[in-house]
Amino acid sequence: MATKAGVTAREIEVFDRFTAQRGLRHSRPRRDILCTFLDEDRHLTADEILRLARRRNPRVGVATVYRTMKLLTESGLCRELRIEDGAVRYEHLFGHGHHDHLICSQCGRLEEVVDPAIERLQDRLCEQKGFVADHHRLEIYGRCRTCAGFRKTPPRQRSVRRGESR
Amino acid sequence: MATKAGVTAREIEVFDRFTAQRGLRHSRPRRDILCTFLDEDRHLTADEILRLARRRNPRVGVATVYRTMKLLTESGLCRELRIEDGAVRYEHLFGHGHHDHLICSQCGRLEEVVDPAIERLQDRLCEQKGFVADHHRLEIYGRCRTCAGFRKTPPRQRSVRRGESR
DNA sequence: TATGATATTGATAATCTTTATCAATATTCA
DNA sequence: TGAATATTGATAAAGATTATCAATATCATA
Repeated sequence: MATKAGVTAREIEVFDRFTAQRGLRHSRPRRDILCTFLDEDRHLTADEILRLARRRNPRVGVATVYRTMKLLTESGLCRELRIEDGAVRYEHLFGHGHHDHLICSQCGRLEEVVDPAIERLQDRLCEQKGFVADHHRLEIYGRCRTCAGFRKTPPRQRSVRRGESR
Repeated sequence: MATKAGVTAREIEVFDRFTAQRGLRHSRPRRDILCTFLDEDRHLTADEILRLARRRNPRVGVATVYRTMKLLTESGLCRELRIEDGAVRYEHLFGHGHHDHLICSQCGRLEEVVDPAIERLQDRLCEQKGFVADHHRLEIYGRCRTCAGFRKTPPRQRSVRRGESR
């Protein structure tokens, strides 16, 4: 999954370098949001990040969440994920190579996967088409091992419908 | 590309069967929106469809565009496309098998591609992971043949930023 | 063809997400 | 410390999509 909780020292270092380079200052809200994001494995929405960040610091505002997540994206620590349900989620990038996603339509779980053979074929495809690839996104929708199995109690239901976060 | 302009008879037939099955009625606005969508090759946003539909019938409203596009999606004639810029676009599905996309970040052009070998490897990957795939989306971002080449005049610039349609 | 039941529409309000504004505050450096 | 200015949070604003609802159009039936 995403970055392990607690192992955030190097991410913070990366972010510090990024801010220094841009002449940005250190601020409490920014740090709170960063740590909230780093401590959580799941792919969170802006609203989820806001709620969690407010547990650390109730004064954090929405705008700062969006501002900070934009900075994190620019610093290469995270990436926006737009899946079929229309929700935008933020995903950890540091310490991860590129990866694709298996998305369970039933429980909403996202599994990160990489298949070098697929990557190679994609490169070949682009070559054939004269297309200079920069990056790509592959999402496979279906049912995860758990949900697909014949279990009596499916894992925690999580709607993947739009507006579910509220 | 998408469906050729004019070749819409069978799509209309498909939609008629769909509406009949659901006990829906025929209406002028619905037909105008359907034809607008079918006649256009590009991947249009709801707003673009609205504008074009109003050329045929100035009384068409926004809500009806969204309602109709939802019906078209359910009938299998189109699919929502969410690319990185955040815009939602509608794409033709009828007469198309599944396909992936090469998206030019410079001119905004979308090329539809299929690579059976990639599809096979994806199936294999899912098998390995115990994932029961239903469908998938692959988008490769970069520069198309034209934009990547050393041409003096790049093709019609089309911003791919959010809110560009307005 | 007239008619009644009801599907459909368009205008508009409402909702949700994200961004812009701006005065107040916090940070940094000399 | 104090001045310069980056940052913040509240809130307004913007954009996209959906819900509401009275007016209208469609269609089966008489």
